[in-house]
Amino acid sequence: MPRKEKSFPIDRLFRVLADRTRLRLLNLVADKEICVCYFVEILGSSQPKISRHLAYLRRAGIVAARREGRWMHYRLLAPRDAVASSMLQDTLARLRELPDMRRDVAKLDTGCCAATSSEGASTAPQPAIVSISRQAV
Amino acid sequence: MPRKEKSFPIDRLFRVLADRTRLRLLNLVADKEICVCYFVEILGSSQPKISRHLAYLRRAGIVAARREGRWMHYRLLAPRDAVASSMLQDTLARLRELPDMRRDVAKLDTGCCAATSSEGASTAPQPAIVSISRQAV
DNA sequence: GCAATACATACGCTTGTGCGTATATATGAA
DNA sequence: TTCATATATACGCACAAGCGTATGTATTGC
Repeated sequence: MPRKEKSFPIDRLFRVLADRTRLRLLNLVADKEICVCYFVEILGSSQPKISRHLAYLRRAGIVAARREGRWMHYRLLAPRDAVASSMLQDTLARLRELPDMRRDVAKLDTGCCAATSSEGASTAPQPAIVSISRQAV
Repeated sequence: MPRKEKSFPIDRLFRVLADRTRLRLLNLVADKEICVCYFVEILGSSQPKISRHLAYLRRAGIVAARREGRWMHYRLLAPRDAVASSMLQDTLARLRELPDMRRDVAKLDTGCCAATSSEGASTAPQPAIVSISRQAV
């Protein structure tokens, strides 16, 4: 059964995108599933701030969360609405052109909170490359 | 001399786009220079509301106004910022896919306030097809 | 000048948004 | 159970946004 069959008015999508923090988060999850601690470290914002924006994106149906032990992993989700989905893809492509956004991704590749783990690998949340999921219809 | 050399943060562009009224206005001026009275008639909103949103778009450097007698004509203006400009073009292209937006344009073609003019043609503001202007550097 | 038209702006109000701070919840470890 | 870690949410505040209504301004015609 579909979770929320609400349509996605295009102006609502733009409201979602109308915040620099959210744009940076979206740019980061664009091709990888990412742990919250990464977002916090890379953006350099407070944890509640990041968490609130992630909740916003979740409610908008643009990202999905998956728990893994203590960590929460976020991934991109294509909105059911076709135009909104295309618009989002356009946006993510354009974001990649911006220096700030590239810088964020670069930081991600150098590794952050995962690198601080001194013990075995399975304890640290590794970002995983994922294909963009379609929302359950 | 350049008018305003401010950069155009991408989140600001999205704030501009995060309103249905403004999206409808932008969709209408996308390929024609249009008179305010047309906007008012087609959107069915109050004149001050339309005017305020047009002022918003003007301040954002996305549209430009030209006075012709009693009438004000608005036309699209490409933001100086390259990414913002591309983003805007993407958006306008996507908007054309939406039924509501098509409907607005259709109304425009049937003619509105101009059709009420009983006298000579030069009195009535005719929408003009224009190529998208680059902002003065 | 005066009136009418076309549009812009000011004012006051309500609602939404983003944030810091504090606190709650969930999981794993001891 | 108790504590620490990772994340989410609640609360209160400051500020921005959108709107209706009223008024201001520019232009034309008489």
